[in-house]
Amino acid sequence: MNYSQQRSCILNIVLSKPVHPTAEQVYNEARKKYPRISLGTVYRNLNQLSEIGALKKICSPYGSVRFDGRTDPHFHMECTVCREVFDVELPELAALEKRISDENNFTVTRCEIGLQGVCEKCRKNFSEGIDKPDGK
Amino acid sequence: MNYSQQRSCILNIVLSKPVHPTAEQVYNEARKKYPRISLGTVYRNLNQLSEIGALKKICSPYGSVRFDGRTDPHFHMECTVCREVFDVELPELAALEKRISDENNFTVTRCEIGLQGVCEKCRKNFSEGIDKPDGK
DNA sequence: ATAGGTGCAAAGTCTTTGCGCTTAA
DNA sequence: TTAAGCGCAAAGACTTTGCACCTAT
Repeated sequence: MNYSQQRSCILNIVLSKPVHPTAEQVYNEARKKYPRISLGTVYRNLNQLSEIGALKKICSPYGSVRFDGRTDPHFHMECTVCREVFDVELPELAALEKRISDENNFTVTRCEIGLQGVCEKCRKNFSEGIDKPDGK
Repeated sequence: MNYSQQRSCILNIVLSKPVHPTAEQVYNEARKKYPRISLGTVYRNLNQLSEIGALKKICSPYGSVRFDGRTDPHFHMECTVCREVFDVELPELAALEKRISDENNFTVTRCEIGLQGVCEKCRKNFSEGIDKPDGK
């Protein structure tokens, strides 16, 4: 894989932000620097970068596809109000995975845990009667 | 929601099979009984039925969308060779969910765990040098 | 020089939706 | 009778891909 300005930009966007962006969000961010970049290029690079493991493609169990610069084991919580995605640490996962593997005679190669709910901020906003920050 | 022959047929297909079918598979199965049924009807009904909780829509963490007649808490393992989806029991999930909620100040409303790997049968086929059963 | 990357636009896949007809209650 | 559901076909959302031009090595 050769270097390219666009690919480098795309990777840096995903690595720098803690926001687990969608392809569209990466595209919008990348356009600030490369106004003529195409959505096709963004998808092509996100896929290539996830194939080599430079980033992770995460499919929320509730549908949406996002990209994550953190490649070490961890999981995600999606707030159904503001749609933000938060990281969750789950150190006992390795043991859990092993137990599942053993009990089911299944060789686990990948594991994703997806939680959905309401984040602290949004819950507080509701309880205090403030409009939710994001209309989506 | 009114009764309809097609909806009843669709629900029964999902309830009866342990295969976690895709919308397309439900459609093909339903056509055996209702040759003129449309894919739109299948999607409409699968969505409605999952909204009322008669079945569950499961989005694999690796992309594909499937439907599940089991609505009690359990999880899924997807074999990357034969693409079959197996159920996994995880009784300690409630405790895990609570811990995650508490530690992150996050009110968990849904939780999905998706595992990917190789099932016993496929692994055996490989180790014995037999062609894999499904070319997909 | 040339393999690999880009932008663009077209095409693909999966899913939803508008509409006129049909069916359940 | 009439609200709900169906089949059909068109449209939408998201993603991939073919191609002619450009860029890194």
